[in-house]
Amino acid sequence: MHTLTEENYLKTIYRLFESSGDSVSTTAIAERLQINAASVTDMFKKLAQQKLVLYEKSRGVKPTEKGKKVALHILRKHRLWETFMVEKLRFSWDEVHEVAEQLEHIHSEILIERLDQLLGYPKFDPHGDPIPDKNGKMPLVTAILLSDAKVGTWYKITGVAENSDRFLKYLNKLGLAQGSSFIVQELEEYDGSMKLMLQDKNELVLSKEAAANLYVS
Amino acid sequence: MHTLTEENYLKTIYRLFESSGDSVSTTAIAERLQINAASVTDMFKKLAQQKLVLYEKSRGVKPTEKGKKVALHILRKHRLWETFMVEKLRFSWDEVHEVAEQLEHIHSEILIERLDQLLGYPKFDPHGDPIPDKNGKMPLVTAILLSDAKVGTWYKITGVAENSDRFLKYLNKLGLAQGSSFIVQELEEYDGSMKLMLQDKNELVLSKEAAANLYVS
DNA sequence: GTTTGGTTTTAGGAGGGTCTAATTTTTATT
DNA sequence: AATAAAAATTAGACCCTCCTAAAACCAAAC
Repeated sequence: MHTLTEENYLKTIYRLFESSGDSVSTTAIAERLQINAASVTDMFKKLAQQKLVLYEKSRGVKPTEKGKKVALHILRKHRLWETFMVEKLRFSWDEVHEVAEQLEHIHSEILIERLDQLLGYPKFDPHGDPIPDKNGKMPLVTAILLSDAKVGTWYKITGVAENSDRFLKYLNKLGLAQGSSFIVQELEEYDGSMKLMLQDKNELVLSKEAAANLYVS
Repeated sequence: MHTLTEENYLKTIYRLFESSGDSVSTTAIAERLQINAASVTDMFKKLAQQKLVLYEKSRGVKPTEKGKKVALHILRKHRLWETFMVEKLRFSWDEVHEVAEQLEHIHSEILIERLDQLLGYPKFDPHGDPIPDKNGKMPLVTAILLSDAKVGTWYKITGVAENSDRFLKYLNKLGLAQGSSFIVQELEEYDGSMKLMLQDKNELVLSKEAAANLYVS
């Protein structure tokens, strides 16, 4: 079994690796975990020794298959606990993260199995993030156009339909990017514009045209 | 906040203190926690420094009011989680202890409040042990040890005095559980063993030792 | 009151995870 | 290609929890 600290590193490494597709640097982890870079180097060595990551000196780490499996299992636990808290304990979606950070380190296969069952084998957590199954398989995410989205649901930006510089700059200005999560608060009948609320509770309005250029899931 | 290790010491100290009413010795803790006596001394000092216990050199420790409060809070969490697992996740009462040992260290007041609410503010856990309320108050228990029971009377199991895995497994094998009802048919003068008859007319014999570990009412 | 045996404490050390300061390596700039 | 800046690593230290070995203490028996 891995220590709590190892699990946290591994999870962070996995997430950064998935979003960049490349080696994860010492500083990136140090920043995320709010610890000193020197400590990160130490842990990189330790994880490499356990074959959880591939470590190339001064070039960062990549998770191995084994490391990915562990990370996905933690992610699964995290997201199931979040779902539990929202669905069964009436937490709101923005209250659950911290507690789930603790709960994700509970070691018990059967507990997670039963929790999954209690929740009806959910495929997505309250933030709209996919929940890996017990084999580490992520549910297929089928993207739709934001203009076809429903009010009151969480979405995550997975891509753009129009790849123009102008559009991307516009998104950037709004604070939207690949991976941004938000809830659709209102759909204006009159012009098809949408009011969104981001995870940081900032609100913004998107025109129908812009919404028709965004893939979300 | 206290470390996981401190919490475990404190919980063990509290339990031993409650059952003996006297100072808890270094070796008693060492045995319970399966660690070296020297380590226990270290921790006694540390806990004393935090005013969680009263430490008299070479005479052991007693929990202070502060220490008791912390211990009761951990106990509360432990028992609520056990109740949750049995009531909501269909665990049997002898499967829950180990996982609850982990869950009891999750720090979140609101989580425990909500869990309590979800379970309908239970007063007893699946082993029949009382669950402290959020102020650390225990519900009144009127249980006696089976070894003090009278022949010819019906009793119901409300809890166990010894919470070891071995003992719980043994009970399970005999077909005894929290809530099992039986009549004491005979008390063997010679060795203090007891012959019981369950509701389903099955008969079984319990040694004096086993009887002294069962709470009934 | 001395001896003996068990209990408790002290002393010193080890591993995990962190830090700071100094050094080395890599990357970017000119 | 040389140099400056940034990133990463090493070295040495600290705290936590645990250990072993040795010393000190206590309690009970002679």
